Amino acid sequence: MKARRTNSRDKILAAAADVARETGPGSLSLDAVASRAGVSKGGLLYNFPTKAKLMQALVEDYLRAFEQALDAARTAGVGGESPLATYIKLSAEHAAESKPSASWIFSAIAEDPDFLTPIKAFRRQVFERLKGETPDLKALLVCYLAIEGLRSMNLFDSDVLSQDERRLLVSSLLEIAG
Amino acid sequence: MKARRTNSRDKILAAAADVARETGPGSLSLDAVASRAGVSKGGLLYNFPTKAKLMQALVEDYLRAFEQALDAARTAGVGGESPLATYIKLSAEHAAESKPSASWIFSAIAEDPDFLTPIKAFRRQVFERLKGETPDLKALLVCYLAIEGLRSMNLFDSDVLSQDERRLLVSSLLEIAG
DNA sequence: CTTACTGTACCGTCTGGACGGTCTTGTCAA
DNA sequence: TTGACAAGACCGTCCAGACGGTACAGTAAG
Repeated sequence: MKARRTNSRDKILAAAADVARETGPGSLSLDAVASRAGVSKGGLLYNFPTKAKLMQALVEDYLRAFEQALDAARTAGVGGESPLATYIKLSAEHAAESKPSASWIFSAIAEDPDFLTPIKAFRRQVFERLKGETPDLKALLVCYLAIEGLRSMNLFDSDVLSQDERRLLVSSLLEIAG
Repeated sequence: MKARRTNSRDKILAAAADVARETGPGSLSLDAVASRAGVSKGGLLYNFPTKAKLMQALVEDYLRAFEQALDAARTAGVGGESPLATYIKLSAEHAAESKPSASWIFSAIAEDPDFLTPIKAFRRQVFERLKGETPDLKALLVCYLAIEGLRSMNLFDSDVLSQDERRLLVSSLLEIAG
């Protein structure tokens, strides 16, 4: 891992996520991202030689961040807490953030559906891992899918649930997870 | 409701859904839809004077179809089956279709996120209705969210679950629903 | 004569990307 | 210490192509 000498790269990625969230996934143009990041278009293209590379970086950063958070929560987990429980807690916290943290995904899909493949692979891997660690398959299925539903609602910004309901849901899931 | 004299409208809508699914949501251009529907671009714009109207029709048709299916399943439901149970069954069947039936949604979002508002409203309405009909709030939350998760996986075409697992999930949910 | 198109030509706009130039920073010989 | 110089980071402009949408003449059916 080379030492970063500038933070332009990160600024650009953050700007891209912001633009996607605020002006809609279809309006994620290089110009918009560049101006939002306080960088010229040339500078943007210097960091990410093509739009596809920008999207790819967005995906990779997102996945890496989640993976690190999951690992951290696992090792820091209170003794006796099941992996499924930590997964539920972490995902619920993540989904409780007011900003739909990943609405840039829509931009990526619109650009090229293949950007989903790493995400799919990651999910499958996480799921398989949980499957190996959870004795009760039924509980795993219900909890995993419910969390996926929570993620989906956050992504589509359709918060049907009240805060109380969300809390009740999470506690129910933790109960099911045992 | 005027009697339809032509089926061009439906052909076009189906073609739009196909194009969105096959060539990616970002490639949903009027030209592509027209040629896929076997209709000239002029003819397409004759039926849907603007792209936004086409998207709107896509959304409305989808919502109407689901609502009708839900009503039908409710009235035809076996006596004693709870509304939540019918909702689970119908949605599970719907999500079991091989084609992601609504990947055009991504196109709509990319075009203008406001196309989501009718969908959000519809979901909220369905949820509120279920809430009034289901005594056990915890069960409702878990089941509704899990179904939402199933829908999401189908939409993103990431089938982490095997057929057996999906069956087990649905039966578990029905058990929870009581 | 109307409806429901077809087919073609065209326009204005937007977008990704290429390109050449510019400013800054680090290196190293004298 | 200083000056030369190269590499890195970025700017601003320009362009070809794609897309949504318009206009309009023609046509086949009822």
